[in-house]
Amino acid sequence: MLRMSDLLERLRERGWRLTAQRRVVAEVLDGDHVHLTADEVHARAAERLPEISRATVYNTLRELVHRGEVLEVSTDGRAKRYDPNAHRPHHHLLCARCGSIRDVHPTGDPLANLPAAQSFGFTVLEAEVTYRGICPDCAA
Amino acid sequence: MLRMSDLLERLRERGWRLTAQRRVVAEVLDGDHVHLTADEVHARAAERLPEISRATVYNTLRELVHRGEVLEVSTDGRAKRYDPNAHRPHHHLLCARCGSIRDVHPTGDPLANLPAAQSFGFTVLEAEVTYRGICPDCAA
DNA sequence: ATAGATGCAAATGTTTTGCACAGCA
DNA sequence: TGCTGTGCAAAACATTTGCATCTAT
Repeated sequence: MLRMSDLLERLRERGWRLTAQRRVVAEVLDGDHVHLTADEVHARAAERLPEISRATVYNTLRELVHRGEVLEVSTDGRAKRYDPNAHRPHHHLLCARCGSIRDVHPTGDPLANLPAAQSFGFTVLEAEVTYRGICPDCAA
Repeated sequence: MLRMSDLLERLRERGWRLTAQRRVVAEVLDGDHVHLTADEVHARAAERLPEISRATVYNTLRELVHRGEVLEVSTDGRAKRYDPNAHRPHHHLLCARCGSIRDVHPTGDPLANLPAAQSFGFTVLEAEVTYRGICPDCAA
């Protein structure tokens, strides 16, 4: 059963101009626990569409992030990773050794832990928790 | 009353080779709510010691981070910022517009919110919360 | 037809590195 | 004096941008 990814379907509905390049980027990003760097996205996209350029991948990722369809995950100095699981809120578990990432769903709302008195006049919009540790592969 | 910064004092005790360059880097980083980029550290250090090189600043910062004396704070794509307040645990409030940072001390232990069942085999070492919002300056 | 996406290559910004020299312990 | 830090410049990455060309709508 051929099914267009949820991502593509949603984008098409919102009048996103669909091109071959954008299609493969969206396809490459489909799935759970997918956290690729821009360069990895480009490499995988190029397997199916050899002429796709890095610039287009970067542009497309930037736009997907802007539209709230993909999450940009900072990884302590390493290249950013892109997470298609943007529709359900979650946090990240980052391997301090190899940089690999897993999605996690902690209990409780971290925002609730910041007393207003500590906001320094900021309008606080969101809280993101990064758990750091050593992944099973690196521990072995 | 002339007082050597706590940072310098601690480093000297641990046999850190003290040079003019390292001294100004440590001095520039002294204080609360200090979150400078490597380049800002270099600029301020160069005011007092014009011949200091960027490489030395980067090397020094890297070593301070390694020794646990300075915290490296990721800032969503912008240049990393360095936080001398590493001896007391805290989290960060980041302005999504201008990238400025404040230290905050939320209530509760975020680590406690990650059930073991969600650790994916990781040995989880720490949890860091990044609050994102708009700072008073940017809101004005 | 046309607004907008693409590819290429060059520019940008950040951080690291190689190597000869200099300076702290 | 000897190890180690420093400066310089170049390299290494990650990402963005300008511009001519192409294409989905």
